[in-house]
Amino acid sequence: MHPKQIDVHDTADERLRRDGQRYTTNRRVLIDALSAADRPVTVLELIEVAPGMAQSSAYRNLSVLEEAGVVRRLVTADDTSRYELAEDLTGHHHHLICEKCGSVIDIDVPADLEEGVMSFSSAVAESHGFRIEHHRLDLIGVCPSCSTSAH
Amino acid sequence: MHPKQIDVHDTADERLRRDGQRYTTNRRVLIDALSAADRPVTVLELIEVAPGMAQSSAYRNLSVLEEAGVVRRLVTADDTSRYELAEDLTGHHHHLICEKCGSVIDIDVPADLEEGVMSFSSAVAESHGFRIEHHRLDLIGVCPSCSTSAH
DNA sequence: TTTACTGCAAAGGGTTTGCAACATG
DNA sequence: CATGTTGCAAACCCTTTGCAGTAAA
Repeated sequence: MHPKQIDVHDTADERLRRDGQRYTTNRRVLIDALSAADRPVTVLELIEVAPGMAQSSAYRNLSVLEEAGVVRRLVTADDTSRYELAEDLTGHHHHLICEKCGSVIDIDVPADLEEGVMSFSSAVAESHGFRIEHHRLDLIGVCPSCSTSAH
Repeated sequence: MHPKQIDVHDTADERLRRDGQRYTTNRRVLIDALSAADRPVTVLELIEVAPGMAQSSAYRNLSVLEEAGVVRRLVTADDTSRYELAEDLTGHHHHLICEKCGSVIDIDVPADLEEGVMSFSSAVAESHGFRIEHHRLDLIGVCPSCSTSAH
């Protein structure tokens, strides 16, 4: 499907080196965990999957990985950071967010809608003098679990 | 343009009463400040405009106002809450966000693009069992000010 | 006169940082 | 061996909460 099969670890290694950083065991573990998830995950979830890694290391490494363009950070309703692999590693997608519990599900958007967003994006970039890096089209509501449970 | 001109204060009062709350001076000051702004503002900014109001009161009142559906809270890149009036008081709009400094600008979206999002939203609601409350279509990039300044 | 609201100060909780020890190129 | 990385603990900062006093219905 892709023009070239991208290896996530090779890419991470390469991008970190470009920044004068090393692809350490801790960082590899984080990337593995993020690769295994099909949704953005919290730092707490990452630490649970990576026993022995200090919280500070997790935060620091995720920050370095974000700087290198390997992962992306996002914040939902519950004020905790969630991380996912950068879009050029996973493919462009969008999010379905529960405004009660902050959980996130990845969703895909029809191509024609995507195109509409892109052309709108270009227009706004020009009119506002922004350099637009990306967009997000999130659907926000209440997940089945939260709408069942009493308040 | 609107079928009926809506007064923000009347609406706030009404919605608070519905929740057994009062429309106090502090809350009126917050609503005035939010009405005057053409973008989501931080709690700190609100307090600066409302001298004498305790931070705790600002947070508590904004929370009550959000609960009553008068204001909406959003979180951008810098992990601080920003508030804006509820959409039925200001009209539906979207955001242009600077990923460096977290600042936000309100933007409008073409009607046809908006329609595309709505129909997509309905489809996802059905397929995922979500009750979808709203959506956000944010453009994210670097504002003119941040792309000029060093680093 | 009951219930909501307020300010103050303290606590909470996710995130960041100083530092000495460690590991990697 | 020079530089990046780690874990621990303390610090940080935005936000929330306990409480005693105040104001509104």
